[in-house]
Amino acid sequence: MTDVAVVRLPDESRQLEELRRRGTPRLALVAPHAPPFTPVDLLEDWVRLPAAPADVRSRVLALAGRADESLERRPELTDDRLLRYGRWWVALAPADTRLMAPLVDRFGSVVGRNELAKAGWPDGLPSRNSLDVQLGRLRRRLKGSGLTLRTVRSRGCVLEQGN
Amino acid sequence: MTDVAVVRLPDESRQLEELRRRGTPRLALVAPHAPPFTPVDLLEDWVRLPAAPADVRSRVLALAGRADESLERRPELTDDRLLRYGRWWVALAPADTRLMAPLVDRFGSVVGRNELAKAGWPDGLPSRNSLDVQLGRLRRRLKGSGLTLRTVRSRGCVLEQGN
DNA sequence: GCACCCGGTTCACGACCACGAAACAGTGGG
DNA sequence: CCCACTGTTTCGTGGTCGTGAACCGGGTGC
Repeated sequence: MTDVAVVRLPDESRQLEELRRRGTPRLALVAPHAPPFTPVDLLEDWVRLPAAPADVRSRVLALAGRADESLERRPELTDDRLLRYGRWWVALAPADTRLMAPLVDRFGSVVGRNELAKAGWPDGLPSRNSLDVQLGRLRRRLKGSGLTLRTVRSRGCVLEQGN
Repeated sequence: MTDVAVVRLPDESRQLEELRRRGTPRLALVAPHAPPFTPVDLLEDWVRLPAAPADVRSRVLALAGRADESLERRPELTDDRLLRYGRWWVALAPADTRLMAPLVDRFGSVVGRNELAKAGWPDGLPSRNSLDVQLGRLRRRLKGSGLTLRTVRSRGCVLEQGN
């Protein structure tokens, strides 16, 4: 099960920023006289101090559950060449769609370069680095989607969750 | 903005059941010695009593915000050629209405160009880009509606929420 | 340590095409 | 007559995709 970070506010607001950036689920323990807290996303919750340990535990568990749910999301490639991920989506160019197909298909595991090349250009690569260039363009499209295209040196690529 | 119901636990658990069934966003005020609460969905939150009014208000607002986000409003096309979306509306010209019909019908997913052409001009397109022109005019009408007509290159259009 | 290469990333360019906006004209109804 | 509606053209803009080249970090051989 996913870990949930616990920070005290307002003392540890720097840590909170960092956790938000990394998308870690987080619980804020808010000092007695600090102003009420406003969560920025669904992976964030808060309690007013003093709080019973059982209450804190309960909220941590709830957050962990939510995080696990959101991990189960898989991207989907529609026949309209739309790449959907949660409520986010982009329209992909034809070449990007062909490239993306095996990556979505085997979401989370490595897809070899030769396989990618085959998928993108069934008649052979038009140029030496056209695969790399196209992968770069694909990466740019995924900005802000919550998806990342990581390369595994001399192996291939992985499509996975993350920024 | 959506209303949020507030119930006291464990006294009002029957009301809570009812609210859950209806999908109303709800905040539980949990009595000092009652066991911690476990929300069943994202439209539910809780606070341990005693709680500062400001804290309760903050959670109510957060819930209301979530509810609005998850709220799926759909546009509607009346038979007197009015396009309604929430409390906003416009009168559409006949051609715009024909074009809009399939877009409203399949709100949120892609409608192909040929299908749009068929819907707008059953006897065939009068000119090469009359579809594009008409789509542009349609777009202009949607200004300020909270609806957007996004184009998916060389595929078609999506009518969706957003500006 | 050094040169070198390999795998990968990023840029810029150019050709092509889809689409968008504006402008203009004909038409028909109030 | 005026105005909304609609067809038509033209031009600009921006997406697409191949291509060449610079660049960069990590090995590897010397």
